[in-house]
Amino acid sequence: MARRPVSAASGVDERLLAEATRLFAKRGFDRTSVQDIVEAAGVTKGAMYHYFGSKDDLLHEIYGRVLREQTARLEKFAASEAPAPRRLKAAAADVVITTIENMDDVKIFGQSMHLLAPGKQRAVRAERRKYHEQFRALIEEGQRDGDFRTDVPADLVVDYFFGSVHHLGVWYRRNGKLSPGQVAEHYADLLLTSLNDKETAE
Amino acid sequence: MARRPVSAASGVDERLLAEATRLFAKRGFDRTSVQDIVEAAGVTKGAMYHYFGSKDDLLHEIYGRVLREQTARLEKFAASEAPAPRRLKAAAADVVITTIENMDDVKIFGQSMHLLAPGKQRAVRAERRKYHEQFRALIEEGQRDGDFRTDVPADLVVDYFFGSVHHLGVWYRRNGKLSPGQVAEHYADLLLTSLNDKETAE
Amino acid sequence: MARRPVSAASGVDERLLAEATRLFAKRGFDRTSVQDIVEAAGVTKGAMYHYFGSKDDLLHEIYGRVLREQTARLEKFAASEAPAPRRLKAAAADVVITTIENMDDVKIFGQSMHLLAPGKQRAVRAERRKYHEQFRALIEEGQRDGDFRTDVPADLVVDYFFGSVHHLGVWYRRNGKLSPGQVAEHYADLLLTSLNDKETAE
Amino acid sequence: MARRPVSAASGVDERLLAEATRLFAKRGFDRTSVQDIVEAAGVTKGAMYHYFGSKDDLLHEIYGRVLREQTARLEKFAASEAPAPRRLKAAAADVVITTIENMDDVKIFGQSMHLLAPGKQRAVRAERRKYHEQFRALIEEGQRDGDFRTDVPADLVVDYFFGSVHHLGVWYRRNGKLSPGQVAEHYADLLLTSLNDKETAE
DNA sequence: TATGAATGAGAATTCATTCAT
DNA sequence: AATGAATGAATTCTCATTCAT
Repeated sequence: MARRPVSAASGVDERLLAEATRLFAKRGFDRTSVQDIVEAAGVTKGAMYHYFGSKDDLLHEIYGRVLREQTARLEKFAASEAPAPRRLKAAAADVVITTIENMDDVKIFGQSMHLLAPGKQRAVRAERRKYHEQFRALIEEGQRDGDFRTDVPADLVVDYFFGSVHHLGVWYRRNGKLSPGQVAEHYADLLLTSLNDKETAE
Repeated sequence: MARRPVSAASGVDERLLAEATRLFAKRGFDRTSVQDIVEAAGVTKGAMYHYFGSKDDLLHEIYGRVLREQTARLEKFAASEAPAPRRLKAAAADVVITTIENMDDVKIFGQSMHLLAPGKQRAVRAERRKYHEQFRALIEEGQRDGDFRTDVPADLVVDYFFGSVHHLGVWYRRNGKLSPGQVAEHYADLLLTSLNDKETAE
Repeated sequence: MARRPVSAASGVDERLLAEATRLFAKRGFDRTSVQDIVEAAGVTKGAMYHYFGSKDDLLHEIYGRVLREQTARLEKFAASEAPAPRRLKAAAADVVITTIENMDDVKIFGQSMHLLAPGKQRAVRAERRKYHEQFRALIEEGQRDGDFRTDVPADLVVDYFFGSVHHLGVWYRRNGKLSPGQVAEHYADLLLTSLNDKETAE
Repeated sequence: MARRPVSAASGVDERLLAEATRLFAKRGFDRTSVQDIVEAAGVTKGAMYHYFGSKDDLLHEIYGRVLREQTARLEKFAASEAPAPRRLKAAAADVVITTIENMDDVKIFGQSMHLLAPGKQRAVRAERRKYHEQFRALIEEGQRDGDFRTDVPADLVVDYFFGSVHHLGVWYRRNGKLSPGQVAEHYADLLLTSLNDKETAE
């Protein structure tokens, strides 16, 4: 029932995905009608149902892309030779930057994931969990190396940090006084500092 | 046009608000019909429209309550005699606990605020900004006193922390391995630690 | 079921009638809610239902007033001593002026009479017929006296003229270039001229 | 937003328009529900909203047709070679006949135009003004030629006459004693006579 | 690959009226 | 004489999806 894009190059599906992303972020999933999307993409409803099995499919596909890309980026940072704290900081800063650069995707995550059909929701959650686990592994590595405090659970820290990151969509304004790079630096710094060993610190 | 409950004791409006909160959190605002709400509350649609001008009004009223309560709590903590870091930590831990205890409200905030009519959305945002500012004032006080680092903007820290707090609704499970108190302690600790002055610390 | 105003002096019923007239003319009967009327009059719904049995009653009462007044005026003109053409012309001019002065009533007649309950509609029609008949009698008198042509049925002329009069509500603007008196003079003149005997005229 | 019938031949839109006309004339616009219309036309509500953007659109389209047809007819009469009075009389008689033959349309005009959305109302008024202006031009031509009196403004005469014409919907009964042709002859005659030059006449 | 007509279920909201007080 | 809470039926309109072409 859920047909997949036949080819990534056909253009029509790309346009549909792009417009859907924009509209979902702007008005919310339920407030965006299939009609709105196809009009914005300049195609007909029939065409959309040719490429995507349903409106839900569209949302699911948007999530899929974002997660695939994020995971790929994180893997690059995690694989470097540097010590854990340095790798973690770089990865954290990077995730902030990419989040800001793909704000629409992030907004959709926060506002619409709960609207996905249960099955697809589970799939997305599982994917995201894998992503979080890679991040957690970095923290745990730092804890084992004695670089990070151990009195706070690594996965709680991950949730703590990603909460902040997702929240960027709520407060960050492109034309505000902080550049994406500055926010990334502050966020990564706050994360690293909060992992400082207290014994050492005092 | 938007009629308000005349008295908090009439019962019908209370019941409507309670059921609406529960359902909005569970299914999302757009997926919850007025029919669902009135059925759950055991009243007729007409009665609902007697007390609330619209479905939006219901959501707005829910936000209003939460914000009024949160602001009241924060004021208590901010007013104590203790030094800023202690007051901040207590307030931070408290906000985590109350967030967990009122998870439905918090979920609704994250998922549905963008669905409010623009005017009401502005009103809620303004109210929340006032709340954030009280929090920021505490951090700035600590910075002035030399207790906190000053190389990170206080309002960025506030957004960083409240991002984490709102995210609780996404990951925290009541029957998980961490009690609300433990999460609160960790969160407040991470916040305070991340504000440690580096010069002093290293 | 249909309670009548207890007293014409109580004030509340007067206010209700006045506001209802204004609103019915402005938005139409069906688009004006009982709520709108009572709010404009500064009373509650209960009060309105105390004085008037229904929304229909309100409309019916408005018609009643207009017709009573119009009939009274016409009787005065018809009863004078002057020859029929002069009396007709005076009556015609007067009906134009009063129509302009009570534009709201006239608009309501044109737009909402068909919305009355059938029984009440019949009653109003009967009343209006009586009014038209007085007018027709004037014309017939002129025809018998040899002042008016006889090759056109008097009642057709009455309908012809009152069509024009009711239409004033559609086109006449108070601040236009013609004063009510000028319009009245033209209308009465057109009526009288159109009744000129052709044989004599040519 | 307001989709228009793609083709006049599809049938469904024709049927909707015909039934809507019949029902609006009989019960009034506000008292006719979309449900009533689609049931009478034997289609579903969805189908109706496929062809017409709203109930208002339906009404607007009805007006559009009538005006287009009327204008076309008038142009034919105005273009003939005869002297102005003869052309005016023919046009006036024709408008009476077509009005009687399309009584439903005319009733709707009188009773429901004020219910149209302001924008559409303006559009219809503008169209009708153009129609009136053609009529007025005929009268002015007769005035210039010395065939008609000049002491009464031509546009007042137009409103005077069309008031009578619209009023036909209120009083004319098909099975009454006057045929449409007879009424048309009387009306046109009254109009022409009322334009007679008094000097000449007396 | 694409169209666009058609469906049918459900959405929020309005409203005249009643009635206990 | 007046209130205001409550009803319940009706109303317009939206929308994801299907299907013959």
